[in-house]
Amino acid sequence: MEAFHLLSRGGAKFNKKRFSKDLQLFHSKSSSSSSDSKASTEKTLDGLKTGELPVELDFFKYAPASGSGSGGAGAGLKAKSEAIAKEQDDQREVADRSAPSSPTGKKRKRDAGEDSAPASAPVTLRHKIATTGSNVPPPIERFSDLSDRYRIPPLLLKNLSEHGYTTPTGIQTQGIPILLESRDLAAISPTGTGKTLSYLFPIFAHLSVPSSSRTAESASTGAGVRALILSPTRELAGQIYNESLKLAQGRKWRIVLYSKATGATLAQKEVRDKIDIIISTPLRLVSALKQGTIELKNVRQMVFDEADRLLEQGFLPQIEEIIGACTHPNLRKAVFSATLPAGVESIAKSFLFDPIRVVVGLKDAAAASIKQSLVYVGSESGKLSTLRQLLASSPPLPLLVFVQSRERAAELHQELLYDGVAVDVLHAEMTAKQREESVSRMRQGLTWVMVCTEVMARGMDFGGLRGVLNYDFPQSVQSYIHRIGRTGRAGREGDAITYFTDADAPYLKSIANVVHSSGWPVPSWMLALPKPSKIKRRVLKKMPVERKDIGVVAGRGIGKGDAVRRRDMVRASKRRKASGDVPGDGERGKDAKGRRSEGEE
DNA sequence: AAAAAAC
Repeated sequence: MEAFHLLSRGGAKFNKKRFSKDLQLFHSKSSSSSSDSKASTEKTLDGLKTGELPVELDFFKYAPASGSGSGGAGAGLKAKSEAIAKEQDDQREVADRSAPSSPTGKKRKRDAGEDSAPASAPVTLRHKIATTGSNVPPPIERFSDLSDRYRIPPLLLKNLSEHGYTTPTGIQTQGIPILLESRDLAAISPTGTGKTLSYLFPIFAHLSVPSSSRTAESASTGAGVRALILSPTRELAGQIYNESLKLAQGRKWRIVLYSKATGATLAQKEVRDKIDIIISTPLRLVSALKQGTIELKNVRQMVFDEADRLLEQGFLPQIEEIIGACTHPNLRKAVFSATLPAGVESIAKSFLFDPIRVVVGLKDAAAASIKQSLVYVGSESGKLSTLRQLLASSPPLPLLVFVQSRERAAELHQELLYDGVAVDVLHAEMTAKQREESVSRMRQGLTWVMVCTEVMARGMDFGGLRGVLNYDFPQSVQSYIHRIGRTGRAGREGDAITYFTDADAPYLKSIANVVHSSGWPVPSWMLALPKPSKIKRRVLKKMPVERKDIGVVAGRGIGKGDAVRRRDMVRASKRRKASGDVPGDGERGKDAKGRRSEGEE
């Protein structure tokens, strides 16, 4: 109720300049790299290798489906960390999931997800699939149905089952046939429901014979790249690449994860012409086009992952340039995302030909398996202490913490480092190498808390991730849905906590609506808030994560001691891992049903 | 509506 009064006044005012000195102390001092971490990312950099799966690929994925991070009260973070691994092993019954912040004890709705209809119901009903468009091919029931209807290389189905893909998800049942029939597609399916596989499988099925081993009989496919996948971030591109390697096992398809390094490797046309698939971020590809080091004339399949992001202002000109370079008459395009605002969808429709639109579940909805809660923290200064309390009690670990800017990510990372948390950071100001290592440490289970910016909000799949914290309030409903969608993937449970302050009032209502419509309790006054109008949003960018004037630990630089401490922390974390107490341990390789999860968007 | 990300 106190919150309501504060909120109805329209939020507190902040003096940004006041904190600029503190900010300078923090600025660009964050070094996330650790000499101890062995990032085995070289493989993914060399796109020309048809190589093996990175060792770490499946380490962190597929944690148990049941249970939460809540347990013994008052336990410190380290004790907690150790307890959690054990918990995950024998946890079958769902523990008390009411977090300290949970507004009420109301039971969650479980009918918003897939598979709520009886098993005998048609697939479209079971998965809540709605399609529009002409001549929509019927969905499949099982992956094996595909070979009855289409010519599928048997190797592909073998690779599917060998990587644990047993039953197609909703988007896969409908999306795969559509793409196999070479139709354009706009696919909207919640986070963690296997969108990546939905487009990768048809790409490989169409490729059939690798460019490098083409015979006269199959030479009609022409020379050069035949499939192109675009992603808004490097990390997601890398993840898609890793997923594609799963399907590519046993055949010499050449898949290129486009980077500066690969650009140089591809100087000769003969090398380039043997590429089958390119996975890239837009700008990287555009610069290659400008340098004339890549041709896209032979591309017949094009996928826009996180399409609504790719079609935002900043990316759009690059996207247009890339589409312009794909001149093959049989070019088919597909856009995929968990969210597709109407305005962006109409842009997509403008370059799709007679598209089929598939919506799984409700459009712009959060995944049903994520527990969502909104936590009032008063003002900016309340965030850090609330987070410290969370970390000291029963945090959902591993945890991804979203902040609004790179500066704030670096600061919060430092703060938590001082607290002795196995924390890491990822934002776009870091070098490519630092970013790779940060992701790698996360996948290896060396990191319990990753502080990050929006760069990690979409597509990333840390299968074992138990929680997402919106330390800074998300700037849009789409951002919220994608951020919290980093957890609760493939039907597993996840915890999403969102801090809000008085200053977040203008957009609280729209996020509260998402929480509410997902079946989670929300105070009625939140839903009754006025629509976001012209109330000015606070600029968080330069706001230090903690105000100096309220004491505790304010801005400090990094000293030698801190570096040592960091190394020790990683070592300790490794020891825990070695003794089997850390996520990333092989024991977590499967979920409660012993089944593996599907790929991702 | 706005920062972040894309090189």
